[in-house]
Amino acid sequence: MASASIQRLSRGAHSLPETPSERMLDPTDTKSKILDAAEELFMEHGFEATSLRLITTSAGVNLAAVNYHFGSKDELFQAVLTRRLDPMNQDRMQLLSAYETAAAGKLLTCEKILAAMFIPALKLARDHEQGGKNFLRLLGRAYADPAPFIREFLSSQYREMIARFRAAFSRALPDIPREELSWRLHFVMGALSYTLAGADMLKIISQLQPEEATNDELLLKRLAPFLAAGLRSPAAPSPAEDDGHHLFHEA
Amino acid sequence: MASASIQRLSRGAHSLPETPSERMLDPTDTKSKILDAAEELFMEHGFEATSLRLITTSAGVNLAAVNYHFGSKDELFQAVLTRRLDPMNQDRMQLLSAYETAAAGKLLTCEKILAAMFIPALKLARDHEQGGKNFLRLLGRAYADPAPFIREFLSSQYREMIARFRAAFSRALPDIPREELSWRLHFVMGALSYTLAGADMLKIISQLQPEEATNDELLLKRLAPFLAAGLRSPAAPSPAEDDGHHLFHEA
DNA sequence: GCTCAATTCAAACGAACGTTTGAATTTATT
DNA sequence: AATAAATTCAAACGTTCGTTTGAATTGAGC
Repeated sequence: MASASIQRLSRGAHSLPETPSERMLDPTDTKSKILDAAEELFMEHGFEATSLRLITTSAGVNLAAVNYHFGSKDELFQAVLTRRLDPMNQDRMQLLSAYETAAAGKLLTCEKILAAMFIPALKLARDHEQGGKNFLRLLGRAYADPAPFIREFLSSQYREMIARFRAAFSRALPDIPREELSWRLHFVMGALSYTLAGADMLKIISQLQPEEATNDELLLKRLAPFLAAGLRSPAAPSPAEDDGHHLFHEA
Repeated sequence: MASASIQRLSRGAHSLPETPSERMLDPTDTKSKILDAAEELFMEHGFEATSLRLITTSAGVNLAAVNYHFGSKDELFQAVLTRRLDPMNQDRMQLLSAYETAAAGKLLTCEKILAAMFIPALKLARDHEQGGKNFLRLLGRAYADPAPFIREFLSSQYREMIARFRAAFSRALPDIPREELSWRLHFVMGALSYTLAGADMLKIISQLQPEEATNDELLLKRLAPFLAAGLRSPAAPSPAEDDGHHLFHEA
């Protein structure tokens, strides 16, 4: 373990900090070919079930290239996630700030704040003809993955964005207690990620035509009002003054 | 492959149909010990990352017992799911029927229908001191798993229950078009499964005290009103008469 | 054209995987 | 007690895994 880590530092280019303009956007270099193939295959089979041999064969590169450029399979997975997730969350925060300054002091509506969360996700699904939707499915799957390195990575990636949006919702919904709002934000994230990730389950439930079931824009346009109504609903009584049987009394 | 399948039929007890009262409830036999250990370990590490050696060692049985009693790792996973999922969905449908007959022809509220979905899940989380909550996390993880045999299994397990509840919501919300209701039912399932499965993400988002973040009953009592408000919200305009930019115009 | 670092390559490493086998053992039936 | 079926067991099967190695190849900078 330790010796492997020492060895790793003495070889390979995966830990060198790159300037943003260096070679990030060349889709023909080895690193990008690996990332593209890994994104598709991780999405299709999951992290554990996708072997480096499958990835490197699909990418047309040598097996050892993954460990050379990324260090390990774990670090490759993080690189796949961060390549799109980091810009998406940056976009979300910038869009929220733009809405706030455009409102000129007035309060934002829930729909507007939700739009700031959804539009960058939509852009991701639309822009990259092949990779975008794959990535959202991969992301939804990563949410439910118990591997510690995945959980810690997602936590660090989301912390700042979540804090910004919680503050925005808190201003938009001053009558909802802090704690209740935390729950509802969790529900929003759950419905969004599940919706973006689980196209298969959707077919089971809705029996919609395939071309409709895979239209992400239409999907989010129905999800946003649904969630906004939930966010605006009157706050439940606090746990202290609740006898615990208002809703869930047994039949 | 083919020979392995033939061999499997000639050996082992995993394919024999058992009468319900035979030995299903003996927690000390090999089959139950394997199921209990597998449930906990699949929940903790996921399907692919959990080895049969870890399961059998944890259960205190021989490695070959899994293939003898269940046939394969895949079939063991399905047995782990069906052991609790099938009774839970049966409970949901029975509870919904009980509410409907108790209503004596009157329409059920959304909250009542949601309660029929949530209470059996809550019972699962409460009754089995160690296994219940583990199982719900495992289930949430299975929702996002791309493995075909898992998707087909879940689809068959849920089809009947989903159809019953869609019909119930359709009666409770006569003004919501069929298609819109299918979307909303999908959102409900998403928020519920994500919420029950993703306690870790919840901690990231809400910064709640741990004892509150893991209180499933309190959680669902906040989720139900949130979802009911979304379900009752006015239906969005149909896609045909929507220019596609009411909500998602770029800033 | 030489040098040296960066990268690619074929090959192999040890470990862990799901599964199978045939004998040993337990359990049930006569 | 004898027989047959069901179950458990240690051991091994062949395969695949992530990773490492050291040599071959490439490509700038001098």
